[in-house]
Amino acid sequence: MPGYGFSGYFCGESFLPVTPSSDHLHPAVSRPEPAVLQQRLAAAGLRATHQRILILESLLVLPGHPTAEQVHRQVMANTPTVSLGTVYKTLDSFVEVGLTKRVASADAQCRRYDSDCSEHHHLYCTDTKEIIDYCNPQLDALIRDFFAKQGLENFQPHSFSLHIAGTRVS
Amino acid sequence: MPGYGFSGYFCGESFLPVTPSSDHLHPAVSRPEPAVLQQRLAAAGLRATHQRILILESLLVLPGHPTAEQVHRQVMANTPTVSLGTVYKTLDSFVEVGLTKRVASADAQCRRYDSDCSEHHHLYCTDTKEIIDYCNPQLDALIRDFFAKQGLENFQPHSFSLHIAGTRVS
DNA sequence: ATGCTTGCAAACTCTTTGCACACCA
DNA sequence: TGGTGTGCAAAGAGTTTGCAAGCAT
Repeated sequence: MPGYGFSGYFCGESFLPVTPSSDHLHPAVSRPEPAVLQQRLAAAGLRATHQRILILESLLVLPGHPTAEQVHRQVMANTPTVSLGTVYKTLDSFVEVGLTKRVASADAQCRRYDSDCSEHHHLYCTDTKEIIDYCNPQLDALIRDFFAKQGLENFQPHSFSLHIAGTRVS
Repeated sequence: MPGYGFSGYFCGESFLPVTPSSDHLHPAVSRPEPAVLQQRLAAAGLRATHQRILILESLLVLPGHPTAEQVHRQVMANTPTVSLGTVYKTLDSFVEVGLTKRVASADAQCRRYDSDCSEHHHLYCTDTKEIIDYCNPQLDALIRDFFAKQGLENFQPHSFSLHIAGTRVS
């Protein structure tokens, strides 16, 4: 499976590269064309402002699951006048229209965003607090089959995500 | 399966009862004896102060996944002098020694705690923002088998939890 | 031109911290 | 009694809000 990448990050300030190591990897993001971003915004029913294009680009380009703060910093590298408040408002509307997702985390002190809206799972390293994307269609099929056969009463599932806590090993 | 209960709550202020409806339910909590709580604290290596006993009791008694604020309110009903700061500090130490867990939630504005440290899953209702506990040993076995057969490279899983988003249906 | 978006700053919520006093072991 | 835990209040971090000015359609 060529063209696949692996993303990871640390909860603190620093970003760490994560070595490709598994068969269950994520599509690498190539720098998106402004025109494409503009189109995605329009398709989502949002006005394509300069700020929104920058914020969407930052989301797609940043590794892992950035905070509003980290998105802001990335945006500022290009256009230093964009305010943090705008980043918050924009991320909210992106979530609303499905351009991004919020990532669930048990010990989160702040919200994290995930530009990858496809279904995937998360590995939590309890040592380093790292969150690593994990996708495995076989696993998805397994779980989906399970619920198809013996479904949930009184609950219509739309999507699921497995949170696996553990430790990274070299 | 007698003696089983079902817990649910709303993200806002109000609590709603959730009708028992599924086969995959959670043990109902009976009001714990202070002596037992004291023992659990001691076993966890914590001093059994009045406040800690109250907070542990509140955690066990409150339905769903209470916030620090909700725990505090519950504690105050018994002893109105306990401070919110103490509740925070205490919940932190409880998490540290494994007496409680933090619950992951994508759109959490504040931390939620779960006194049920056994492995279980969560149903998120996207309409009502309700979080419903769900446990199903068959599902657990299925997932565990899957990882036993084709494990994760470079990652040693300790526990997992499935987050199922969807909508409640009557 | 109209109305959605932005920047700014203040306000707000949740959580942490420092310190003197209190209390468990 | 010694050292940990608590209450209080202030500070800190993250997020939201209100409003005038700016910009996309």
